[in-house]
Amino acid sequence: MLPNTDPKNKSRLLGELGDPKVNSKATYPQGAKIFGEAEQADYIYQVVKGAVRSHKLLSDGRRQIGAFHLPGDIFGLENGALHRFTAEAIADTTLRLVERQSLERVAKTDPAMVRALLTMTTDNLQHVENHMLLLGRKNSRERVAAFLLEMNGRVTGPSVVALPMSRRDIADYLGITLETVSRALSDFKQKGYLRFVDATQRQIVVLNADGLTEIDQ
Amino acid sequence: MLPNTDPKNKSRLLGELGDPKVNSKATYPQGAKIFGEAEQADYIYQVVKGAVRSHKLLSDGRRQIGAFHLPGDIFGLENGALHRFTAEAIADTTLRLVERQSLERVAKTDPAMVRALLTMTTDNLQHVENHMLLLGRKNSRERVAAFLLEMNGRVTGPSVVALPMSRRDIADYLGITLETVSRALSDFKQKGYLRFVDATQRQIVVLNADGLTEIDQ
DNA sequence: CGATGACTTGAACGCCATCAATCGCTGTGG
DNA sequence: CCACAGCGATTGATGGCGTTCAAGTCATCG
Repeated sequence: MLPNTDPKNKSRLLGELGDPKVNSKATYPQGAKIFGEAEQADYIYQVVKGAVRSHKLLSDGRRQIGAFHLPGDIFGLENGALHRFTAEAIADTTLRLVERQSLERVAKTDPAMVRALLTMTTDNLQHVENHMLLLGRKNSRERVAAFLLEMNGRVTGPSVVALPMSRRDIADYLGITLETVSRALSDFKQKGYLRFVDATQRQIVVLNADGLTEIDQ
Repeated sequence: MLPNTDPKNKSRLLGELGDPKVNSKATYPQGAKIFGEAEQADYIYQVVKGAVRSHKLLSDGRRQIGAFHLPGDIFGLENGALHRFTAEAIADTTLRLVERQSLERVAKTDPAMVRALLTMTTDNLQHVENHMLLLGRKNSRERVAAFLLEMNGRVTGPSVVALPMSRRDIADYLGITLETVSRALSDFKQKGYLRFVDATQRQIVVLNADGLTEIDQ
């Protein structure tokens, strides 16, 4: 469901742009800004290590996170010249950078490249469309259950969901408050659907995915 | 803000596929289904006359409308084989149909066509990204104000917004109830921001767009 | 005319937000 | 080593915004 989880897309893009000259790596400490909304989109990015959040802000500070980007994910891909989100490192993060120009150059002569861009954009679109349904019509328990199931397929070690982001980040992704996220998680724990591994409460063992799926609808 | 409002895209697509053989028209009475979620995407569509809504459903009937499609708009464009929304005619509607196959055929040899598809997909993406912020973080007044401003640029005669859709449709687009939509509109009317033209309350004169913009943030 | 459907308006409820206190872990400095 | 500040998370209490339920208006259409 999340953007760019299909390995085909990743290898496609990296294959096309495998030339080390156009690639470089950069590291960002926890909390660092990678790019800002409406800034020039000079690069696109792939997460090597760590995690990234993309968000939009209202003038009074209300925040909506549009996506979390985990290792392997590509983000910051714009068709226009400007970024439409602000991207920040959730944890200490290593990114691979690709110059937008070089991408454009390849795309000009290689229709397969444009195809690859279209596929990635469509994957993003699909994720956001599903998220719209969650934000518009699901209640708080359904939102948190959906989030756990989404993450369960992505940041799982041996049946453990290791969340890199805070409760506030989760809340701003789900369009609720951090307290409501916390209450929902406590509720699921009490129902035996999950278990916390560590004291920071960011490692979660999903004991009953079917139960969560049922709650999510 | 809405998908495919840029005239460039429309003419692009229609130019590429201007051959009458691959085009045909169809009319749909008010309320008719055009295609369903997860059905085969055999055609893409352009609104000639009327209006269309695209929505997703939860199992218990809760509905989220993702977009309204007005004359000139293209919709039903999928990269995969299946539609991701259900599309229905809001009013009596005439559509231009283009076979997906023929689109694919052109796209295979014409990189500009793939480019055009990418642009359209990006436009869609941009719209739903903004809508995510509305659904996740705006209150009811802000949502309705944003809706009026969005429609103000699209279905306006001489400063009159003629809404083809019901309060329920608006509500399901904005992630609130029809009563809340109605209360917000009454509120704006009482504040002197707008005026109803007819008795059905679907023709709205925006008297103070700045006031609405302020409410929307 | 009576029935139907869209819309508005009122009243009460409930879910989630807000405000606040507490817990536990981490790290820092005396 | 311990005290304590600081941060993230949980939990409790209260309130408010939007939902739900309901009644009433108005236009349309048989």
